Amino acid sequence: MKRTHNCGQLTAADVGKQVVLFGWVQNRRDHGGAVFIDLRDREGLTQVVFEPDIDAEAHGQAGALRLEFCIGIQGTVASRGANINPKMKTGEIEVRATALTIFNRSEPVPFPIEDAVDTTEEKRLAFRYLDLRRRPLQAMLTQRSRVNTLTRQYLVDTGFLELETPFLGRYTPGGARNFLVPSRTNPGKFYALAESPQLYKQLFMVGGFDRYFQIVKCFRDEGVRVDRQPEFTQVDLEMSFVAQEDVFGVVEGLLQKVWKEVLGVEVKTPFRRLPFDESMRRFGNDKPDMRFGLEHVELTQLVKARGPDGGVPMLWEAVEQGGMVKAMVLPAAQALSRAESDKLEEFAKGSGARGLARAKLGESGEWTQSPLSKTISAELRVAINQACGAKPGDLLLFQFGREALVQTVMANLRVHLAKKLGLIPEVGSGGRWEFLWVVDPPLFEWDEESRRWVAAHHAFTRPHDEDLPFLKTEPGRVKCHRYDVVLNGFEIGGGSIRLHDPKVQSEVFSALGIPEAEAREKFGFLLDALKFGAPPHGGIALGMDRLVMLATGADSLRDVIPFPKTKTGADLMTGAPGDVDPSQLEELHVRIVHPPKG
RNA sequence: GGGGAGUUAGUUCAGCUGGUUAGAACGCCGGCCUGUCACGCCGGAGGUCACGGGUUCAAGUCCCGUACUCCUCGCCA
Repeated sequence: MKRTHNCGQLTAADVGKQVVLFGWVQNRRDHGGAVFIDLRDREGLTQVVFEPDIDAEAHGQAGALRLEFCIGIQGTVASRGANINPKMKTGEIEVRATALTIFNRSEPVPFPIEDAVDTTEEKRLAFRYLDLRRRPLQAMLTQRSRVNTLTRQYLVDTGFLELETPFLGRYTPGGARNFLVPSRTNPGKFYALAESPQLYKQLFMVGGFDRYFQIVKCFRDEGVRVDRQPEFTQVDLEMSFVAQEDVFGVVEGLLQKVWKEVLGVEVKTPFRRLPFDESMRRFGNDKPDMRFGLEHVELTQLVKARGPDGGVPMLWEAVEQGGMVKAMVLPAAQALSRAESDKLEEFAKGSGARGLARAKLGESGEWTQSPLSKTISAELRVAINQACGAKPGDLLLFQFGREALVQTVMANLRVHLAKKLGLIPEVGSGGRWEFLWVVDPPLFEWDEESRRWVAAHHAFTRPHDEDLPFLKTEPGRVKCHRYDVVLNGFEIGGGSIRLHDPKVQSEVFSALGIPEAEAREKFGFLLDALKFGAPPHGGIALGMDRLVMLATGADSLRDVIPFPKTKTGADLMTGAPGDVDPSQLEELHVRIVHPPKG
């Protein structure tokens, strides 16, 4: 038997044809004298009928069929006459089977192979090969394949070369934690699995391959999340002789093409550009979801200007200690019940907040239901109302204290409220795709723990030329040519224009307090490379998994990765990571020290 | 690493205030059935109540611990 059609293909136009279909038994309805089978392959479902009058032998065998048997059938396409099933794509026809081959029987499956998930994630992952038979996963992985193909086509057509870089590299400090691989032939030494091809791709530029790309696995030993896996895929690219806008153009063109070909959606370019500072001020993070409002209002200066006279010791203390005060307005139309407000406070605490101060505006702008209302000066209250644009009936939500915490809590609160209040248009029903670039972030961040400036991204990002004088005097003021592309609240890619000038590079190292010798020890090969006529260059890496997750509407990265890992980094199907034989460890010159229990 | 939720038949779940032999549906096994498409009907098998302690005359149920899964914060240049 040779397959002639797939199970999603046959229509009324095929009636009378002799066909051969292969697939799995999705369902059986055995009437004794007539056996109906829904046969499934990755393209769809087709009803197959076995009757003694059609073929006695095939009918005899069909009684033994059970769910998920893998079979092949031969037969004639027939109209279902009055019995058409409008719910099925192939519902007008059926195949009247003249022969049946059972390729393989199936034991009862641990969960039903149906569109709707009705089992635990644990079981799905342990029997991933069965989970993959489900239609939604087949559809999402099919889309993923198309995105891959389109990406390659587009980048090759745009003059990029697809080049490969090593996974086994040298450990370099900073950034994400690496997976380490012991070297058998070099006792006591380790490779690091590449967290990204960052350094290599810059070396491609020095090597003269002025447009490089790669669809590549990256490895990071950090916490696993809904949108993070220990191994994931990037569309990585780098270009020589370019400015930021050139990189934007390539990425916008790519995303535009993918959205059009895969989703049939016209994405407008250029994308909106949002300065990092503005994003933090209005949304509390650098990956804002622009599909709804609920913007933040920063009140730090207002409170600071009035000093202790503002009348609210909690707020004054927050700013006095260098903290931040922010508010969000919940319009009267979206009023929350007391119980809902309390739940909101619980949510805020879940993000690390100590509490969630609230104030409801009365008819003349007075505050009620608020711990702040008792002592606040009328003057500060009016100023805050005005800054927030708050009207009677509106609810103000406050956070104050350490800046990073206020931002995190307020950013989470904004998204949480939007979901709760239904402010986010669902994709598919008039939904929106809000692409944007977040640009001009600071080059350095102040690290409280080590009491020094650290690279906000990496130490090879090019500062803005006009900020170069501040490298020595005010490092916090230096902005850089780094950019993130954001879609509906997810960072889907990030990159930068790199430093190619060794002189500026050494100034950056010195601002970071990294001595020349240490820089040489860690990044010597890159610093050397920059000395031999390195071209100006820059690039970006897109998170392929996130991209596909968003494009397919998947709830989790795990749904667009064929064989994902759990939160603890385990593969429940293979049992990785697993034990190894002591002799293997000996060969690797590695000894295990178990952590103390408890 | 912190916080939260969960774990009962192959699967999804129920199981009250601790009390006789832990139930249902689907699946599985056997039988019947020629127009079903969640086919129907009759019968049957199937349980270390995640694991380990404890309280009690008695624990699926209460307490402590462990494992695993998910959510969330930290972390993720």
